Amino acid sequence: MSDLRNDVGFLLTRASGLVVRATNAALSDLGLRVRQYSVLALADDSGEGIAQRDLAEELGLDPSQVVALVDELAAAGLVERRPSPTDRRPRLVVATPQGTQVRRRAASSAEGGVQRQMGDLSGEEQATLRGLLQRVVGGSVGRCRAGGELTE
Amino acid sequence: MSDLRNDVGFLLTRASGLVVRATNAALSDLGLRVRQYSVLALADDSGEGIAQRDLAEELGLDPSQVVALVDELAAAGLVERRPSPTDRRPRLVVATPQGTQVRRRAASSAEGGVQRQMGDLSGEEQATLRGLLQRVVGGSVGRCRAGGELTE
DNA sequence: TATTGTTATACTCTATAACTATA
DNA sequence: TATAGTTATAGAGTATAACAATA
Repeated sequence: MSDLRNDVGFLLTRASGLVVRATNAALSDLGLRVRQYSVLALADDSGEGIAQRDLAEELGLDPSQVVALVDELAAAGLVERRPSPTDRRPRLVVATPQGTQVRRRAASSAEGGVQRQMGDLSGEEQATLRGLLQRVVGGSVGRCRAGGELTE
Repeated sequence: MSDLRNDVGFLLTRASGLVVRATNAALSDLGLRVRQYSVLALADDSGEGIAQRDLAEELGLDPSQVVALVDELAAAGLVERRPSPTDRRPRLVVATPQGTQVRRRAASSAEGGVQRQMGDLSGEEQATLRGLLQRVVGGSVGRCRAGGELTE
């Protein structure tokens, strides 16, 4: 009698699906999907650039998945890959000026999409949800090493 | 500066991914993935059987996706499709005795998988999370019509 | 006409393995 | 030997459209 509506795992999957769908719809005007947006946001926030490996760890993706995402963003002129000054292996992903601009608009659109799903929850409740989810995610969210420095 | 670790949408996706992965791993011994398990659970809970269309609505899937899931469960002998006594269009999905048995073991395994990700949260906190997620999912979770009767 | 199940198709996401160049 | 990036591939999940049988 373990009703699915009381199953935290099921509810997480369902809520996540709805929010991703709403966010993708909100971002479609800008030609972005939510995964690309998250890469753009991290690149934009890391002044000097962020290594793809660190992007992968931060986003919980395999490095091989990041390649395609960065390729697409680069093709759209929103990010570029720069060599690291200290190590020739990594390629630091950094937002272009256009990328920074698009990111700003995308952040606002995405926020709108999320709120369309969160509508019922007060700000305080959303903060509670955020805190609980952060603990579920817990240690699984990697520390962000951008350009070789700890930015945590 | 909208750090992803404070983004509810991102956290939902991340948490959901981790829980699904843990649950799939916990269910692999039984040859089930989490989506199949959820179909089996709904079929098992609906004594007289549940129409595939209602499964789809309950799970937030397209009816066409349900076909393959039921096919797999039926091939494994865990569910079977029965005609509805009152309408020849729908096919009511019902758990076989073996399906009921497997479902019981799967429920316990899945619970263990989820708890491995939820470990940090107390029972009360999990209940809070559950309640908040139910409101995010909100009206999007369809009412379950099994065998033509409202079972909500 | 509308509904149920089904097939087909395409795209996205996830998961691995192997290769290269650099360290 | 280890790390960063890349390529390739296969499987799972998501999204539509169209069709047959039935209501």
